[in-house]
Amino acid sequence: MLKKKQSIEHTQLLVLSLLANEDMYGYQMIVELERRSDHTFEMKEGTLYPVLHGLEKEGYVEAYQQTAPTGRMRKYYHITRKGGAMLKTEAEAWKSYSGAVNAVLQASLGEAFA
Amino acid sequence: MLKKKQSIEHTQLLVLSLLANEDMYGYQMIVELERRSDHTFEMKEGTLYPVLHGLEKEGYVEAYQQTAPTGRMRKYYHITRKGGAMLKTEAEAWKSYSGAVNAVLQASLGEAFA
DNA sequence: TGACATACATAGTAATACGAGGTATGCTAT
DNA sequence: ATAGCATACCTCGTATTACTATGTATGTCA
Repeated sequence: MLKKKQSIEHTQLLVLSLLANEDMYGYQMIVELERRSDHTFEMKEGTLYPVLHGLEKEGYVEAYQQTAPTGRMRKYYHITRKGGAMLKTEAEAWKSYSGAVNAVLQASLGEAFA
Repeated sequence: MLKKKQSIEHTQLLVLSLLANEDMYGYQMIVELERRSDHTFEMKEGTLYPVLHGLEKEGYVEAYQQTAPTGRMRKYYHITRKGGAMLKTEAEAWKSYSGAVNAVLQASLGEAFA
């Protein structure tokens, strides 16, 4: 529906933004996303892992294995320079998109839509 | 990814909001949506018409034919009471959803995300 | 009279996310 | 000790959503 086909991929945007400041592993992202969104998002593993593999394949993130203090293996993801640029683009697209939705709602619902 | 499966259907939300104040016909919605969103949205006919038919089937809108001053037939859509309730619900869901995305982006991008 | 905007519609396809299931390890309470 | 739970990874099939492409038809204007 957008001019550019699917420039808004919410899962990608959210995942990349999570990795903006620190490397994370999959399970951590799910927990962290739920926390930061005040329990609005409950990303499913069936959604996250294919997206992570896709991002890695496209060069937006890099993965490395690391053993946790608990002894368990974890697969950490690190955002690349290319991924950082992508994040910036996607964040702009989101601002544009959400702004447009709000403009339409505002026009229709007026005051009722605060 | 949301708690409730797919409660955010953007096209439905936008279409219902367009009909909140006045009856409209399909083509008009496409033009009007583009105008109100400052050219961000270009809804395609292949997207809109199936959605309209679905909304009608579910009782959220009612359709009636009317001949335009130009002599052409137009199919107008009118939002029902049920559709109004749905719109309210969807608008709330959108606010929750977009707020959560912004919260996540804010947490990650900080000042950079204005 | 030919091009363009208007106005409806559907079939096939691509993308996205989810549900369901599978494997395996470490911790904790009984 | 062991059963249950949280942690931690993964894939396959499916449902949903929206797009592309296409088709039909009418009114207007150069």
